[in-house]
Amino acid sequence: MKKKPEMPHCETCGSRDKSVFCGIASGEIKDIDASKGCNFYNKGQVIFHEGNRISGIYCINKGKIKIFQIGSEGKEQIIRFAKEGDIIGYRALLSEEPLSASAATLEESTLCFIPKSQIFKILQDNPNFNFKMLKLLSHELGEAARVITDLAQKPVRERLAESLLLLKDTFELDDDKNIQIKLSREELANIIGTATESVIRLLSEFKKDKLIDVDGRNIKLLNIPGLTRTANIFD
Amino acid sequence: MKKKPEMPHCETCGSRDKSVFCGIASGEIKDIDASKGCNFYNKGQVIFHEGNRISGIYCINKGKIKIFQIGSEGKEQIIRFAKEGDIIGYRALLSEEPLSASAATLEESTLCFIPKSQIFKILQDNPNFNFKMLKLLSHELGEAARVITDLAQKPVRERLAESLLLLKDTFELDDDKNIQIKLSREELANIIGTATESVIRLLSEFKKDKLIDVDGRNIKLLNIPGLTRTANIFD
DNA sequence: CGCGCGATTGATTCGGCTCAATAACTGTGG
DNA sequence: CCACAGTTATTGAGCCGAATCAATCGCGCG
Repeated sequence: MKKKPEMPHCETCGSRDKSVFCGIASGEIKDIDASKGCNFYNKGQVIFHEGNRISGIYCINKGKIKIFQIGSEGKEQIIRFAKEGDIIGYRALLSEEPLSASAATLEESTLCFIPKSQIFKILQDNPNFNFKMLKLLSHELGEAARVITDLAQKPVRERLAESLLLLKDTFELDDDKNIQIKLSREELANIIGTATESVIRLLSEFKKDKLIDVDGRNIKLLNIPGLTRTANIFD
Repeated sequence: MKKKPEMPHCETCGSRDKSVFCGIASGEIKDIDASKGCNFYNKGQVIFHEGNRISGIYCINKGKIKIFQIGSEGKEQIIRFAKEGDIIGYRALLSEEPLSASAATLEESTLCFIPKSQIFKILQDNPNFNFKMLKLLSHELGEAARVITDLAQKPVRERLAESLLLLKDTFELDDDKNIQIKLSREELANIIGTATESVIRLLSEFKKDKLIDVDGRNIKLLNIPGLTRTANIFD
């Protein structure tokens, strides 16, 4: 399943300046380059598996990823998304715990793997990178708290509207206002913790209300203020 | 509301060796001691407020704390708990974002406040402390992910059983198997995202099933394996 | 003793899930 | 290029978990 693409180089990686590696000196970048591996993944491939140990982090050179857990009834719960320039697997690496979630590609993707030893070396030598990681983790923790409150308190309708806005912020809209990610109805349901049928019904209501337009897996955001109101967001 | 207690000293703080400060050299401990402040809080007092900025972290010398958000309908959502030896406020401090949650005491508590400058100094000088923070944050993030999946997928009955077990793990049982924390029915509801009436009904069912015993706010865990089963936990 | 908050119980309602049937779509091989 | 098989999406019906609403109770405290 894995093909060997042109090995991307960190030095020329287009997403480096948007990533946690943006402040790293060129010498260290060369070290990373020398120690890393790189792989191509087809759509839907699993990158790592909840419960396993991990021996490094993955840096997304290209592509889109979902991070998810499997609940006690075997149902997928999407925890977060990652895209070009993002890293995944760092939580388990840093806590030295088993992976709390799995990761799979949502489209064809190229990922670099940076081994643990290299990451820890940079953490030690580079206060700037270290601090970036602290910032990243604490930011994520804040996001998680907001998700918790929403899941606990908001009805499905509001959560779906909010998710669409979240997807917009993560993957952006194209010139035609389409969210730049194609998810199945089931995946949408697995973000907000509901049944696929509920997502389908609500999407068609949103469409009727002219908040969005739907064409297959393509979702166009027609009325963002309206969606924000529907999501019951006021800050 | 705030009284001035005996100022506790980090050097003799009983919970230091259980905390993130356990590996810190005695010279640095003296620095913390010199820069910190300390306050007594009555039960129910708010320590900090969601949305505000924070200029340091609080270290719990004594007492029990809830960290919570207010949802869009004004309802409290308890995100996590903290107790002796734990620190709070570090998420917002490290991410340099506004506080994502508020904190309030669940009983009389004594908290030390360590200013930002001191924390950042230790972070820079002490790789060990730095690494402890990375570990703490990434551990928390893993916990948060599990909470998200549970909230999204488990029915209220399972969530309540799971919460009781979580409270046991956090605050431990006394010799009589009572959970060492007294929460109102409403607070229990605000952990699991349900209505107080549902908590009440389920607690009395659990009691009928001999899983627990209830006496006012005192909850005794009679059958932990049974509760685990009720919570649908198998790992 | 009475006020007021928290706890309890019952009745009712409703959001959202499940189940079932059908339709649309995707990729595959002939 | 079309037929077929296997997904994925849609729609409808019915049910159920849990929320809401409404009393009542209990008790701690001034």
